[in-house]
Amino acid sequence: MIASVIVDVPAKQIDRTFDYLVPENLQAVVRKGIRVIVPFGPRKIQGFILSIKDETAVKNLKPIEEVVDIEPVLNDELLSLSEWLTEQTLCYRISALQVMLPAAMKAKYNKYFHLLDSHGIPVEMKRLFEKESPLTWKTADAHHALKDLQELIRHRKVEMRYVVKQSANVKKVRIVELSNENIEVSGNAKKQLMIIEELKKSGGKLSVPVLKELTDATSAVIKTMIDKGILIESYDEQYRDPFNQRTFDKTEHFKLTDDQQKAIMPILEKVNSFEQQTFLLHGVTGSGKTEIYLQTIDQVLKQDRQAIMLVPEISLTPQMVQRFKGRFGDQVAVMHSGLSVGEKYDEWRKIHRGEVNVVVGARSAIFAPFKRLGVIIIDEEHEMSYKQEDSPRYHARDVAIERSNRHGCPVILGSATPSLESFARAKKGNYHLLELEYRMNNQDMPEVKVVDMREELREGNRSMFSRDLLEEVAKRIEKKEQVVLFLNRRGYSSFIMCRDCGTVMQCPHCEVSLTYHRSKESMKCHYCGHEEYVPNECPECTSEHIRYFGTGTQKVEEELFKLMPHVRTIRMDVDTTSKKGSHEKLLNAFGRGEADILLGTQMIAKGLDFPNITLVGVLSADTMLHLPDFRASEKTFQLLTQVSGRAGRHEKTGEVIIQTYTPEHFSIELAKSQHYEWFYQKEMMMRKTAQYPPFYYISLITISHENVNKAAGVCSEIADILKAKLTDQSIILGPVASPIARIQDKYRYQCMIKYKQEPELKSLLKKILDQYSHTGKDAVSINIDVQPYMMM
DNA sequence: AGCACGCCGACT
DNA sequence: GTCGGCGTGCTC
Repeated sequence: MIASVIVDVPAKQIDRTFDYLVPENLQAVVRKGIRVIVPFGPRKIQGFILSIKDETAVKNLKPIEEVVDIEPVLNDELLSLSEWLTEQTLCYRISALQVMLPAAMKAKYNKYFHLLDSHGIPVEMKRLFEKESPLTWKTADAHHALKDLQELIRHRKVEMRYVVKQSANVKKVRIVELSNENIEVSGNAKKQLMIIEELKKSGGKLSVPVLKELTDATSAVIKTMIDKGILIESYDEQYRDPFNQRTFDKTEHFKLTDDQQKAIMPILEKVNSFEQQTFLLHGVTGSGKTEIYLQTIDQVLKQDRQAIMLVPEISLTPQMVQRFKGRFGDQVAVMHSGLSVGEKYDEWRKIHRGEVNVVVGARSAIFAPFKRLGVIIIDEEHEMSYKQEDSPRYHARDVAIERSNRHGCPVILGSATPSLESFARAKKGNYHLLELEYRMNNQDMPEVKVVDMREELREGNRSMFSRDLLEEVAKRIEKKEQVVLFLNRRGYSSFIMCRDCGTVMQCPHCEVSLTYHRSKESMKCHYCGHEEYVPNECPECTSEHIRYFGTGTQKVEEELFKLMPHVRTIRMDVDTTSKKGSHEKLLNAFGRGEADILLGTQMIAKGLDFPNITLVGVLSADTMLHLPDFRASEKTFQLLTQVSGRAGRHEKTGEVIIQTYTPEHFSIELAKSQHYEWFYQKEMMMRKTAQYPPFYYISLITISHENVNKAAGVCSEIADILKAKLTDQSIILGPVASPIARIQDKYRYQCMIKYKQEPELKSLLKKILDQYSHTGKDAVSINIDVQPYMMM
């Protein structure tokens, strides 16, 4: 019996299967889809069995060392999906396999030195081994002993062993139960009597933490009783429960409006007929998309099938989880980055074992190992977070459609502001377009006001708040209503510039300006992590006139305090929400009315739904507009529409104020009137002229190297290859320096391919990848993103 | 990716 | 004459 294995080494030359002999004693468990540990060269590494066969052309097979799983972790569907993913994204097969599993299942490797023969080895070395045996690589390195050890290995005095460590561990809880032997306990032993009492009450078996809680007994008491034989201890597997101690109120079906009913019918039809169909559910905020999702899932569950519901990371709020857990209870697993590695592993195991039938999660939940998918839903379909930015660079939407084809089930893409690509496909009839035209309860859309900040400046207002905004904020607070202020800080946090010579403080390793962080009085590079103190004088001209530009949330908070010291503000950004659960805490506090203003970045644009919010202010609408990205207008429109949706979701009508320096830009004008269709028409015209998606597909090749000329040279070679091999209907742009021309001392050049039809492109790109991804001194690093979302 | 093997410069 | 630099090639 021979197993073909993909080993855990992401490298060009290793990106294929290696055959191994299956030893007799493992033949019963070895199947495709299980993980194994195999010898590979001098070391031992983890691998995935892709297939089993009886013959091979390879001589001198090595045997599989051990198996990691009893049950396959990847079923046939996911194995073949990984092949598809590899082809689509041009990634290594091992990366495609790994991305489907929780991080906890990634192997860790350790090296140990074992002393074989202590005769004639240096005293210090002996001492090292006395302190630690086997000796870890880490301590050996710390004592600068690696070189000597190498020598000793050559003389067979020391041996190096490779150990594969599994980081995934199952949480165990200690259980004690009463033994049958009725051993006398003295009347003095009150705690012991209590323990026996409690155990009897609860059927003779309890976990140690619970028992301690109930009786206030110490570990010593329990240990004594175990030693005496009164109690028997054992261990039980336990799931880490991220929602421990939380109850979810059962929620019931809403009666669907006619509008919703009309939308859900075609979906249910496909659910019932087991047919693939991609639906685009277009409905403004508050039009009741979620209820459609819930009722579709309900139908799927009735058929004993399963559902995946994807939401953008930042909108996976407790409110959202509440809604799903409330409706489907224990049938729901939740997967998002806020969970610990162990918690994610446990949620995954619930899915794998078939203990849940619904998963609500961020991007990677698209790989949930369900066997009978009945529907896949992607909420906020247009969100960028569905595209993974590192290898495998997949888009969850594409994976969803691929999986739905294999399972014969519908996909629902939901959004108030669909991506142009999706809307265009829906218009063409590739997707089935479903429109929800009315808001539930027939609320009015909030009134949107655009303030021209240039005007403000002309009138002498140099602050970041327009007079209109300040006035409105004051009004709301007086009425005891709440305000949300939104600052799109992403990529444009404060930078520092010398007012005399105009020098902007830059990262020494990247072509990026440094970001000022008030809390540490330091400047950080967002790309390489470089950090330095704020200089007292300009490094170029020694002037002391240094000015802080740009506006971060911290600064807004301060300014706000200066202007209205009595107003209570909650700030939400990466800095204040990095701690686990802090996101929820802040939102809850705001919901309870403990603050008047919620000030934040992207993350507050979604999901937030409090009845008392009547004003939403966007401090600077155009920061995103000027990014070097053909989707800049689209993103701006989406964001502004999204943010506006936060105001007046309930009885009180809301107002939105958008501050901008370019009020005449169509994406701002149309966000004001909330007219998606017009925006779509206008933007489509722009895309057509500029030859961008959805009219053309694009692929982006990025070359990076320490030497500018090398990077530019290789990039130019590649451009030439492309020009020579591709049809003349394709457009090759570049080579040009990447918008971020240098990261971590590596210069970056890129080349963009725009094409409509290019059947040979994938194989050509693969060839290029092969040709240029050799390892060596002057090797460049090459990245290819098929359908990129980030142009930087 | 690691790691071993192997071929040319500065040392005992 | 040897130690050690890192270029090249292999891992079932």
